[in-house]
Amino acid sequence: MSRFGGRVREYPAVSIDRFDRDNLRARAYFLSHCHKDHMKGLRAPALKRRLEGSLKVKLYCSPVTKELLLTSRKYKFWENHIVALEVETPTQISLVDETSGEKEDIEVTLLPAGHCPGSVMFLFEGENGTVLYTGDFRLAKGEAARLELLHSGTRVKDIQSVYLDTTFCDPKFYHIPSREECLNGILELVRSWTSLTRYHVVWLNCKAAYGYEYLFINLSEELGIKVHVNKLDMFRNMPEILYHVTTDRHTQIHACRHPRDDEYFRGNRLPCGMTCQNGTPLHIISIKPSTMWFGERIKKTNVIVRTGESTYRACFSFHSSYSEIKDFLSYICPVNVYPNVLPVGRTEDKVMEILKPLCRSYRRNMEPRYKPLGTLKRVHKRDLSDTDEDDLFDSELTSARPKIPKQQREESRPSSTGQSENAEGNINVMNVTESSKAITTYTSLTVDFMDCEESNDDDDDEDDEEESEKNTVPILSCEPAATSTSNFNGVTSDQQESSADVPRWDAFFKCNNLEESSENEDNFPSSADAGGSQSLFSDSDGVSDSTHISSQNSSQSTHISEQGSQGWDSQMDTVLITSQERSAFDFSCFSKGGSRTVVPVLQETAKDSQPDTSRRKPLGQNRSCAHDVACDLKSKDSEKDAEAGTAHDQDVLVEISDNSRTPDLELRRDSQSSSDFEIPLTPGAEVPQPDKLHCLYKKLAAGENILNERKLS
DNA sequence: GCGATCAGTT
DNA sequence: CACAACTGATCGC
Repeated sequence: MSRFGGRVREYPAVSIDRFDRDNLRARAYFLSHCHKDHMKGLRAPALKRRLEGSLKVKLYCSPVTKELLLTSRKYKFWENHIVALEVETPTQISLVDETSGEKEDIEVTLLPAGHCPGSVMFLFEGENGTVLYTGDFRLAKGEAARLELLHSGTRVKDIQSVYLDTTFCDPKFYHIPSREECLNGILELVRSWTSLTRYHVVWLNCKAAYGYEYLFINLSEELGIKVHVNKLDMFRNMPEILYHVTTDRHTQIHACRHPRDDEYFRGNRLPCGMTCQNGTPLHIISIKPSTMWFGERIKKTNVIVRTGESTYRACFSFHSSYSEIKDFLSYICPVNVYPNVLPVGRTEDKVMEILKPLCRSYRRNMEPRYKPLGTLKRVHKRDLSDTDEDDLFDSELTSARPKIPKQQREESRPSSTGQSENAEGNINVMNVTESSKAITTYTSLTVDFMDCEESNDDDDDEDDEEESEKNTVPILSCEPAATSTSNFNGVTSDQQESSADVPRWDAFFKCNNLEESSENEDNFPSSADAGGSQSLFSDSDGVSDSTHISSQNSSQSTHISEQGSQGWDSQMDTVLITSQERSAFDFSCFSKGGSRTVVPVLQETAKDSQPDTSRRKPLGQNRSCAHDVACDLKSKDSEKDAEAGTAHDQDVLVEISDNSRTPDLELRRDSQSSSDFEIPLTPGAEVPQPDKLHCLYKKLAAGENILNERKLS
């Protein structure tokens, strides 16, 4: 919860995300996003009175935030005082004191924050230096590098102070599964359930807050099922959301709410009142998005936890994890940093102890040969068909890539998008260098690459950055997410797909002849401070420690923390296996000590990803292996699922051959794996041919440079 | 009666 | 072990 007082030291004439007390005298207001704890005082009579007596006082925010705010009539009085600023468009603002006439100019730039629809960070530039107020944010590792306007030329701007969202700035929140992982985990669970019969419905037990929209969009796009919500008028001008939500209760996915919805649910009733359809009772499961985090040494990410017979928790976070925060801050490397939030149980001093070392003054002292991070992170550009970047997060940055000149981005920008429509993606495998560190953060495919180069991980900041210069790996480009026109800079919908017939680097590297391999999606810690070792093919993540989730306790606080040794291993009576885990399963069956698994990417586009039980690919030993393990693990409380056809992975694994309605989990597994990125080709770029790729891999394996003649700029 | 604040719930 | 909202009680204007 933000404890930021509203003002930054450098520019006290503006108030940000606080509108009470001293802030009543601000010359201008800024709202980073529409969550109540950032709107304190915004509808207070005192401020309302002030507006009435002034033509000059303005509230600056993103277009989406403006839209959301004005949808509520309680904020209507702001109507003539709100100025929507386009994201990533520097704007000059004159701060005039209405009584003295005193004036100060400041330039402000909104940067996408990835927290909720419309959420932004504010970058202020003026006489007192450059200041970044992050608001609440979630940016994956490496995403700061993609924020064009955080840079000047090829370097990060000289930033005096960062006012930082430190919600999870505590080592115990070291790792939070990526958005993609979480999304995919939820998707597969929902898919498996809803595809059983039309009477199998899912209730997404979401809080009343913005931020879940990209989940809704993703589910709707992938499954072709709109999400029932209580209200949608706030999205009336955001077609990319509006299309995926509905007020028609006759749908299989619900995110509606009711004051006593838990009670309803216990009575097999949805919050909207639905309990049966056509006389047939509904089979309802609830999925409660919750933040799950993992300690430093944990690599496995179980994004779904079964907490009861028909209740699940799914990993979902609006905020950056500890390692993401550190990555972000160390990239920015400001002179000063000020935490906006004190994580529970932590003192400001403690938080500062963590943050200070990432700031410049400290680094200067400690590292005489300091090199600007901006430069270090710079990458040899892309000849790669790095598609369009513009999605950059307007919502969700999907891939970590150092900043790339805008010009180029424009060139490669698809003419129209709509994050939502991008169903046809391809993975472009290119020969290009990329920061290995950045890659780590993302999905399976990237992780595969990562394995190869970071087999001896111990990555600390420096190493990482240097490696990023020398490592040459295939790179994935990413799909445009929110479009520039979409006006929706907080949401994204990634769908993915990959082309299956290119040789896979991981496969090549490992000389692994697996017919079926599974992709490893773990986003294991790889941050600058990981300090830990992620060995490439470590044994550390055997089946047992990553595959099982305790569920017998339906305690409400089901968060999984894995810092200690009391990890999963001790919780064998588990229930659910997530898609990622399935991969681990598969792999561990025939690859001793391998933590990275390789899965042939299934050709499955988002478009054809409708539940389809007829599609099934050969599973080979993979399957029986998974089957065995699954049998062993079969949970005691899964009878219902068995009867229902099951939403539980192990059940599905067990029953897969005899239940025609059972969603094809193997298929889905692949689908997930392959769908972490959806990447349209950059115009003009070519996907390397298999033989060429093979050749590249060979060189890579030999440590040769594959950057060919292209300029690295 | 409204709003601010706090504690407790979800 | 969170977050963000909501509820209800209390207090003050």
